[in-house]
Amino acid sequence: MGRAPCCDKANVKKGPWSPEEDAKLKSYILKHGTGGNWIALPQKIGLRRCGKSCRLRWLNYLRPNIKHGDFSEEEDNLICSMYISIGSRWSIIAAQLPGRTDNDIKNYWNTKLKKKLLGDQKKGRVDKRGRGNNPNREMEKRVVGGFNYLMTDNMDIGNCGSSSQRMSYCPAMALPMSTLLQQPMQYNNHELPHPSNFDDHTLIRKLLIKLGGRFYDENDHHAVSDRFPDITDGSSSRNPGHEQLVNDRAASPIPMSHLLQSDSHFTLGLNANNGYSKEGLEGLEFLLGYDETIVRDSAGLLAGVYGGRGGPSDGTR
DNA sequence: AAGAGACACAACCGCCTAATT
DNA sequence: AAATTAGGCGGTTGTGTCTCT
Repeated sequence: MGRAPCCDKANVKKGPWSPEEDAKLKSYILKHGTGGNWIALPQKIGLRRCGKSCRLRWLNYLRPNIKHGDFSEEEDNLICSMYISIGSRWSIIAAQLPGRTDNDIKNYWNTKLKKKLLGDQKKGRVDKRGRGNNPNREMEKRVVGGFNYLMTDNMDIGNCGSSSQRMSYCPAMALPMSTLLQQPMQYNNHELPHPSNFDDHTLIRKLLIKLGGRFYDENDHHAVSDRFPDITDGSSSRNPGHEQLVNDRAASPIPMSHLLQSDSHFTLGLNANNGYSKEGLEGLEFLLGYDETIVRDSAGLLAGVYGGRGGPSDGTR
């Protein structure tokens, strides 16, 4: 047995919201709140909208103190830096930018920032909001040069290494991410797992998988990498087993707490001894196609993002 | 002036996880 | 325990507007 259906799909209105609908939704929520139940909300107000749609409209447009457009220099910087660090986790990025919604940031990234970083501006065109191409922007100076090593039209840094097809674009020599991020970013720790409370398995697992991370457990004699040796021979882009491997990673994750407490490793280069495991560095070297120094720096940056664990350590390799 | 293409962004879609029955 | 939905999230699409030719 499950719950009752959320709404009558055939009877809900779709498409742009009218000012009347906006006014109804806004005034009701301001007076009564959502009541923790978006599905019931449209019926109470008399809107022919799906609860999901109401939620989206409120969060992205009607909510008080929402800012639209005119991203500042600092906001640009933060978005770029966080994107490099954690990829397209728009909700986390939005949490660092008061008044900005994940949808807004996502749109801004997809339509402007990414192109800017890729150096893909149409010659002579200035964007409609009059921001134009400002060659003096600090963020551009700092990031663009390095980004062009890391990105092509067909890939983005957040996915580098996650797709066998995309991986072929990863250069043999690239600038370390740490040099692109000359100043360490400050994150609100409540949004990211902390090493002492490393139990957000879902979040971390997603990131690791996205980055091409391998879960490796010395007690597991049937580690996925053993079953799919192609992952280490550089032929994964042509081997159908690679896709199965990716699915396998997602299907049977090893809990992060276990990885950190036992003799296990995961291939962002960090092990239970707060250093880089040999397997980790090799995994990253392969997955990212970088040399040892670059992998070490990148792993350190990622470790910093996830609460400061790890960092370069000597003698592990 | 008109058509084509580019752009911006609101809204939808589909997936995942947690909660509920 | 299994089935099903709600809520949340990231990816994608639809469409109105702007710019160029």
